[in-house]
Amino acid sequence: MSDVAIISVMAKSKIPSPGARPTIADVAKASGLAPSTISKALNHSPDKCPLTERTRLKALKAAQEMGYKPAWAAQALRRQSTRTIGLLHWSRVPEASEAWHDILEVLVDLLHQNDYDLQFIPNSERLPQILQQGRFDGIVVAHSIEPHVAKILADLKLPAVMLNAQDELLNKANIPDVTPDDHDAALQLGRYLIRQGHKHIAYVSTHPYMRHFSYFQRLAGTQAAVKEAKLKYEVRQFKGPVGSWIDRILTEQPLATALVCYSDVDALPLLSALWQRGVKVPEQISVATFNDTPFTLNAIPPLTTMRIPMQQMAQQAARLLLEQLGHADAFEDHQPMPMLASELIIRASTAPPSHR
Amino acid sequence: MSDVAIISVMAKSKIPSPGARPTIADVAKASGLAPSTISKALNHSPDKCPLTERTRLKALKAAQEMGYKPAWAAQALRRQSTRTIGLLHWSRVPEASEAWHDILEVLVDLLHQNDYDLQFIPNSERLPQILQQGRFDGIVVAHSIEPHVAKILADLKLPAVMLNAQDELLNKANIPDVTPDDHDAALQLGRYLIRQGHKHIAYVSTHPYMRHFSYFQRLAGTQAAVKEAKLKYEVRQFKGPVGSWIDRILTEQPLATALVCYSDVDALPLLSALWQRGVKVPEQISVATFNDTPFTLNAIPPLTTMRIPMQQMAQQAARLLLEQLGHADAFEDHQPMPMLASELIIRASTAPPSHR
DNA sequence: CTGTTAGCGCTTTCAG
DNA sequence: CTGAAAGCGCTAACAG
Repeated sequence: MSDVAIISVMAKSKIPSPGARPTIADVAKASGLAPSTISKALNHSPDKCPLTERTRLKALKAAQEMGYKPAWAAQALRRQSTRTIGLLHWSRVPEASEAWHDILEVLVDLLHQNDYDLQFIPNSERLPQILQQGRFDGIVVAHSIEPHVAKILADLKLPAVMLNAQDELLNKANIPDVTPDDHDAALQLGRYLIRQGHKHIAYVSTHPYMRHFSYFQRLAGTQAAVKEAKLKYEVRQFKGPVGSWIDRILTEQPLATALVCYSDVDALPLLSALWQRGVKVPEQISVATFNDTPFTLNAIPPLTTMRIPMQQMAQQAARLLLEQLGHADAFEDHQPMPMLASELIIRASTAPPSHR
Repeated sequence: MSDVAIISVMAKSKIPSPGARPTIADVAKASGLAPSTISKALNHSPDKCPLTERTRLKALKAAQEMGYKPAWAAQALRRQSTRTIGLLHWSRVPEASEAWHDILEVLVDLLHQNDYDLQFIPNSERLPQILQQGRFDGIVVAHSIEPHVAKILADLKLPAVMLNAQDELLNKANIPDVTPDDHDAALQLGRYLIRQGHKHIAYVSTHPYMRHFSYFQRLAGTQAAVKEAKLKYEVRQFKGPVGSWIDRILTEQPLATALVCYSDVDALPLLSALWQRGVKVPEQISVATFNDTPFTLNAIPPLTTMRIPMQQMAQQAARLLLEQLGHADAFEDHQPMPMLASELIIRASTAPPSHR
């Protein structure tokens, strides 16, 4: 009997091989405590830990000394929760602009405060699989989502939020979205251009297949400004590679005197094409766009643009997600903030039209 | 006895709650097979599966029908491997340029071919923790790494590779790096400018704390070109916000006739500052940079630049990582390819200096 | 207050 | 060729 016991103990006490990470059992053994005690010390805040301060510190010290870090897969399996939020973005790589930096800064911080990590999930054929494996406790959909991915996400019934994205199917599945008032932003921009005396505004994008809701809302807002001013013309749309329409814009009567460009990165090839043709901005044609990023600031000439309250949107998104994850209290003290309006930033790319 | 057995069976046969994902046990029960059989069917390629074709298909069909997807945490725990590669990048958000798109495309594809997924790990205070939890089978360090993170990574003894990054500590830990020949690229660029007749070249960056090895190698390469041509001057360096040095560059004698700018995104504020001051590029001063991205193509004027073979570097990095992960065979047929040289792309931003 | 025990969902021996 | 059983590392319920 005692022999058996000894053998059993021996068998269990495998010395952790030098390279391998120590397990909670190793820490327990080293400290003379039980694994569950170590676990408690590690997982409860000092104030509501069901351990003696002495034991708690002893456990913590042992863990610290051995460089113990909980194995993530084991925790996830046991807790049935990965404490990780996945960030879905349209392409393999997050797009250059779209004020990514501002958004991420806020998102990561707020999630960390509630003990969640964030990871980017590059778009790929394997995205469906990845989503269905239970790797994420929640999802942030950034900017847009493909229909077949939306379908999967809807079926998953995972906490999720759309940030600057919209999708009917996901809305039906009670996944909230946070979107800027693009219509209003474009309306403001249109009003400003009309105040400047522009009689003909065109709406352009260098992206061939843009189906983002912002694209349409910014178009509609521009049209609304024209209508409001009782100007009698249709806002013409030009999209696709800039070379495919730029010459038409510069010759088709009545000549457009101002171009509203769908987005900041889109505007760079536009400015380049105008420059190549010797068309002066803003003397011969005004150009304005959306997103107040370094790209608009450093453009030649610096671009008049609408600043979208991206950080605030990110904050709101984090809140909506955390609420679904059961951290409603995380925001208890804050009032549900009204969405900030977009702000017009006037730079050198717009001016009253020349009267020729 | 038989009562006990029945109760035990009853207790185990919990019907999977409608929302919850089915487990392998559910699939087993539904198909009348054992969990291990389902597992085998799912995890072995058709040819070397130790099951009857009939059983295999039966298992697969049942899994398919119930929409079964293996729980990722359970697989990871059991296999002691997450089949996930983490991508470390310097800032929270991958930087705008640096040819990210090209790199990621290649990296994701090659990893997928070997059954690995890739996830971005945003930089944050929690990065050390995240790395130490065993969430990743391997790490790709992109562009640069902070010393304290390097220390952790080195201690981890995790398969890893540095892509366009260098770190002494990690090199000591036998972590390979893939870097372009920036010195040669800058040398080529410098030679071209000198051939154009430029007698005074300055090296500039709008980034205040740039410590990337490329920064120094491109500087050194530029200096080497000057030296090689037996021109008797030091290449002056200007760095930090463009406003802090641009006026000096335009007045300090001898006047620089060409600027080599550290990187594509850096060049945009530079061009803007020159434009603001009415300095014509290339008539009054030439500007050249590195990375053949849309930013250099759409700049005003379009920028002469060195194309860095990023895709090839990514391929090499994937290979070095997969080899460490024990997939040496994945590349068996390919020869170890020599690194492609950088390529000079001449655009409108450079011209022979005016003789004033 | 601490330790023992069970089991999260899966894969991999090992028996049959 | 298939099934039963063990156990990856952890935490939560329960006993002592």
